[in-house]
Amino acid sequence: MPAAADELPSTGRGRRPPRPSGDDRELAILTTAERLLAERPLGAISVDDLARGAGISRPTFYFYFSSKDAVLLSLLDRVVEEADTAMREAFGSPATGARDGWARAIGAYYDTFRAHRPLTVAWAQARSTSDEVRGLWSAVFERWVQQSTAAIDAERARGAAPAGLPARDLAVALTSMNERVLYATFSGDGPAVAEADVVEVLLGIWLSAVYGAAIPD
Amino acid sequence: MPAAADELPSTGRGRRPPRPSGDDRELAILTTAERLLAERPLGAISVDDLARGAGISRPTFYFYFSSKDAVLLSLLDRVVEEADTAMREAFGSPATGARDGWARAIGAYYDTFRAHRPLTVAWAQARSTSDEVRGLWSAVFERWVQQSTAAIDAERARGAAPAGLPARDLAVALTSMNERVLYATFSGDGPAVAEADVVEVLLGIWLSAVYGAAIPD
DNA sequence: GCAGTCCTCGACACCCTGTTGACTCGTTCG
DNA sequence: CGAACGAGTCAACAGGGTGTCGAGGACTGC
Repeated sequence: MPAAADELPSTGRGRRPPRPSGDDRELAILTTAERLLAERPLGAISVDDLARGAGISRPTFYFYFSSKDAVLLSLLDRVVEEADTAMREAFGSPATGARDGWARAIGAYYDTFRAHRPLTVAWAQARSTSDEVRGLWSAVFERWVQQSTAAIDAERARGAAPAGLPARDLAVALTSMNERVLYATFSGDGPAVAEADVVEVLLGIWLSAVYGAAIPD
Repeated sequence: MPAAADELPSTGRGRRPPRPSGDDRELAILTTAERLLAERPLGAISVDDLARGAGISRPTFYFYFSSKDAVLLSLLDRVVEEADTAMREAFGSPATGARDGWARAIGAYYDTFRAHRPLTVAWAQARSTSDEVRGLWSAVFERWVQQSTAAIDAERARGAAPAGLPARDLAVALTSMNERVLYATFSGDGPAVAEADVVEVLLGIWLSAVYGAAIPD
């Protein structure tokens, strides 16, 4: 439906751009992708679907994006930015207590990806098929692990948490858990934790893993 | 290279079966699949590759299997059986202590899937694209969760573990962690725990999550 | 030596991806 | 003003994958 754009003036009054220009099309592809992703998995969406949804032909699609994956990557860039910001805020702001600090971090992770549920699910799926998607996820994951590792080390340094398993190994395993559990909850396939309880469950496990014998608060 | 089979007598001496029969072909497809899976991901293997590897044409492949996924499923059935057996043994046999019991269970999981590393990796990937593969995994996962839930409840009943999060939620989250961490370790993409340490790390987290304040042994 | 079953594959119909080359249409600049 | 240019567009093509169909070939039992 490319007709709707006709009456929108680009700078002043009056109909002017009978042919919507570059950025519009690119945006149309992006929003089409997001819309379709909410309906069906990435593998069931063809380049043609994306092109038709954006009101252009398939070859024209390739003028804007080099592949279907490139569209996904473009969509994901925004989410990555959000996720990183949320993570930095969660780990950066002063916590009123240990439990509270971890709750904020896990909550940030949960909130960000829940806000982009279909995209998150597609992301996990495309990791199997695209090196770039996989790499992007690894980078996000790695940053999360680093923050967590640092936080665990800090707790140990101030005597709040006992020494035990290497902090990084703990962080990798627990972050993996977050990822997998949240994915199962969001995608709905297979056994999962109820969405209402998932943050509490994850938090409980993080706390017992990090603080071992002495769970504060 | 279908020529090599000619000199193999089927029951007695002398060359007899110039045309290898049904079961041979089916097996050849299966072993070809396993061999190729060790080299490249499932998505990079075509039905034609499988057929050629087994010395037959593509249409003939379809005489034996209805699709590439069906081959994978067939391969996975064996692994599922092994995994279930190992799991039942691990949970069924009397443990000398709490730590020991959980160590055995996690070790069984690890050993089984490590023994079929390429298949395990392919399994996780195919979950995104095939309902049947996904269902098969869900079933395995569910059985593991049920065993774990029962074991946690038993520990709580005998007073060894404190009440806390619902046992099933704990089991789902911790099993998810096992799955994800082991996958990362086996597939080698993204940050992972070193293979030598992975069981110890997972075990440590299970123990602190299940036993909370009082970690036995 | 005929019928039936198992097995095999050439040829086909489709669907999807990514590329090519010609074409349109505003804009810019001599 | 008109030639040249660049952004945008798409029909047509090339190539590779999947799954099916129908015409056989080869043993098996009768």
